Amino acid sequence: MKTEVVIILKKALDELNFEIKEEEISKFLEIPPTSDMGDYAFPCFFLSSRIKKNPHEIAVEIREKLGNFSTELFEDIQTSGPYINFFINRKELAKNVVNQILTSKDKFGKTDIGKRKKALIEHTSINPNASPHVGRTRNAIIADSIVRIMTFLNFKPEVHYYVNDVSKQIAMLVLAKAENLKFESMLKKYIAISTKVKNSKKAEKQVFDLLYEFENGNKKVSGKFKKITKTCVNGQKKILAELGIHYDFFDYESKYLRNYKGILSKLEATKKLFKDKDKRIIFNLKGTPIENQMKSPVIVLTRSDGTGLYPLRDLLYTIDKMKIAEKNLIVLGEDQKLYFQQIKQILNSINITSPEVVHYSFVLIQKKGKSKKMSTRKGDIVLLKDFLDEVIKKAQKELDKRKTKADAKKIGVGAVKYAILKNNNNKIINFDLEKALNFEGDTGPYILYSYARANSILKKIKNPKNKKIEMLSLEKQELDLVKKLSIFPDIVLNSYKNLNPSLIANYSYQLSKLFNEFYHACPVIKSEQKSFRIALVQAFKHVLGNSLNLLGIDKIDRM
RNA sequence: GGGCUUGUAACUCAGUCUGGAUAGAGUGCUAACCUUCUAAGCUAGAAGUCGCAGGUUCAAAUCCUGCCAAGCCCGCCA
Repeated sequence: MKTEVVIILKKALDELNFEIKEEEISKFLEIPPTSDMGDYAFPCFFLSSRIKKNPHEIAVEIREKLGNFSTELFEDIQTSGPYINFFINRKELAKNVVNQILTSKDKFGKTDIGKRKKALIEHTSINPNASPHVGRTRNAIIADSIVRIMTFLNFKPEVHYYVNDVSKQIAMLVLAKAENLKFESMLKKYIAISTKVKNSKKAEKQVFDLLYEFENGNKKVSGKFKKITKTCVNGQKKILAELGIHYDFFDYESKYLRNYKGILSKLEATKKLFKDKDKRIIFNLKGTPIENQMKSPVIVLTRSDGTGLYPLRDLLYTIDKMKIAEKNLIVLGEDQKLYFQQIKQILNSINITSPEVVHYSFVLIQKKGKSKKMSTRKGDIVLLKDFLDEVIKKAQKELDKRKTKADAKKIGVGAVKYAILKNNNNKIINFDLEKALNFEGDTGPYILYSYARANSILKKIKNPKNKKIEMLSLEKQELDLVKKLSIFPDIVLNSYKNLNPSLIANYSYQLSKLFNEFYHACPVIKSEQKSFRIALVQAFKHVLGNSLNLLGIDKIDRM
């Protein structure tokens, strides 16, 4: 429809001797704030500087040149101040949009951007030392949605989870003899031991000794590291699986232990590697674009006892990842922004490209009226498991109240995911359990409820596959819903380009809201234009269903 | 001290990339609406120095500069 508007505008503007390209016209065309102002608007401000006339006069002149228009395409073309407002044939538009959706169904919005290219996405990668808290889960939820969006756009994603099994954190748990503990008990142990290590030089020395033994092949020590890691990874895997988040590969950091020679000699060749007085190996980042972000522009790669630090192994891991797929993605917390840039610069110095990175901000917790960062070490956290249990309990309570039977778990998980996904990635989330348990308004349950409503209407219809769509009139609520449905493909594309699922989350809410308004204003079953309204409800169900799929939220037919 | 991010209604956010018509939602608050396709809903109302100050522009929440506040990061954690 937009094309037609551009074409007739181009013709009129040519006649008035404005030299302007079609692409430019298309760029200037905007969608008016409300539909009673039309469906497209062309602002004439910018033309007034060219011919020194006020924009309103220009708008009137252009409108005259547009003359009589095809009533098949347009209902009306009006001027309003400096704007020319195009009212397209809305009934035709509505029929077209609905037909298109009912034809493509769950493929509506799909485009072949991925071209079946292999993509590698590394995400979650939580320290294997405890049950994940809500903050850490933000990574997994965002990333999982991105994976779904990329799959929808014909990428072939492969999901990797990097297990930091060579860490001081695990060493501390080894010191605390945690190897036979259950996953649920790990957190308490971890908090206790990290407090101890923090306050004791001797304990800290023991921790580093354990790392040294692990790195130098002590089988007994490495066995303990592996046992603790296994317990934790399995526990984390399980809870994330509850959210419907799965991984194709678990890559272990320990794989890269003692394999430092190759990378170090490559870095040596850049002449940026040096040893400091404590014999630590350090990479000099002076001269890189990020040098002014550090007090001293370096990154330390080994301890003085010769054991490797995390960045050294991360370099090896990243190099491996880059070999696997053409498209590479990593999802990291905002605290890793500089760190990731450092890795990127080191790799750049040996001509290796790095993954695209998605950063997200922290989830803060309310404590004594203040927002605080969640800290596993200090125990200031809301565990995902606890939160999930609460939410599911609440969902069940609501279901009992209504005496309906539905999947409380799906409602709960959907609520959690939506609460995370609706926020822009780099916005800090202030996590408030009470508010997170509210199921009214801009929430996951509201969206699921709208979906269930649509389904409930369709279930009552005997013959929903009436091919002929008849329409007598088009209510405002129907028009608004149709227009929102029609932009779904753009939303998906934008969400992919910005690697930002919140665009789809917000769209889902707005779409649901418009559906609920339609629901109240326009009865379907008793309507004289039943066929159109049924088709519209079906179209809504497809598009909202697609959105929910991309967010990783399970649909439910009843609630 | 430096870098990045954020600052929009009492609270939580959308809109900022790509400048345009009266700045939008939700929660909470005030009033209505369930013998009618699900009231986890709908309608109406009150509520805003778009952090502050300059600048660019016919036009700034949106672009530029400076400042303020919060969060994160800046040498042997990962």
